[in-house]
Amino acid sequence: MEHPQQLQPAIGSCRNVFPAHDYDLAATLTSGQAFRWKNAEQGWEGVIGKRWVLLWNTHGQLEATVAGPEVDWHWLSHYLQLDLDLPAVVATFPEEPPLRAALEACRGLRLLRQDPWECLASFILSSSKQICQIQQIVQSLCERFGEQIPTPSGVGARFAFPSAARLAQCEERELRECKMGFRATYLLETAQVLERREIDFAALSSLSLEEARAVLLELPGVGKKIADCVLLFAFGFQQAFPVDVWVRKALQQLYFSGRRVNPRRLQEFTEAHFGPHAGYAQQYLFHYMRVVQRNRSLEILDSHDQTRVR
DNA sequence: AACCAGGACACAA
DNA sequence: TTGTGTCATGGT
Repeated sequence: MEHPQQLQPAIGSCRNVFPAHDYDLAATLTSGQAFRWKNAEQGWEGVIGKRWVLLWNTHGQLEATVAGPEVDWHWLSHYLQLDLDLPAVVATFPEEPPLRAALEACRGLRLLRQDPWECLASFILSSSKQICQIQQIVQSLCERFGEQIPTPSGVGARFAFPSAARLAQCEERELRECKMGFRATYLLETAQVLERREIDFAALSSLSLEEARAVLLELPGVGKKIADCVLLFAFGFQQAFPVDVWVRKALQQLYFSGRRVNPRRLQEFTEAHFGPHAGYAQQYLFHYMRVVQRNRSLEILDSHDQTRVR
């Protein structure tokens, strides 16, 4: 068992507390927006930029431990978007049962503000992959090509997400060894485009949503869905509304009585219906669908157990 | 053992 | 414009 002393921050590490109401770390970190968080014994362990981070919830607060000394914690409150007024966001949502059900089921789910390159690269790897597989690919990519970062004693080696410059030097074969399959060419070419500075990646936030999306769509392996993920999760475009298979299912089921709807009509609907923070609504619908499905499969397992016991 | 996964793309018709 | 096959790999 754990010795009580091991629950204290290790030597050289640093800890801080943040007030945070309605902030559900588990929902936020498992909702398919970031892929580097693991549920450890003491909390959620991950990497933000070049920092190892441990996070956990404690009654209305949020606590963090990092590896080295830290005075300015702005990078963390920015990543977690601690200053966001969630009730104000929710207040802009339409008052209708399906969305309210999703909000109720996912109370405290938040959007993160991630590093643009890591977010872009991760979602290029996400296409037609399950979330747990994306996590594995990203981890493998970081371990092979990422810079090692400081960790507290006893934690083991951790690595930053590899830079575009580093990945641009890779052979396609090396990337495929991370099990990313056909996505390797997309990732490699996109890394090379950014490395050659053929698009102004950093300036996207000063553009309109449509302009910024058009720039991202130039990148190989980036279509509308992945572009919207990056715009929402990294650049903070609150109206970006990524539609993947889950969200499409949710929309069709909840708003179109189960009929299949083409992407253009779907986009027209979401733009008109969900308001200025549509992307937030999208994340609630996405997570809601997955939670419901998870519960269903648990019920099935449970019923099997009971029949076996009898 | 089929079927599907936070898709994009080239190519038909 | 809308539909279909392909890409690679692993989970359910």
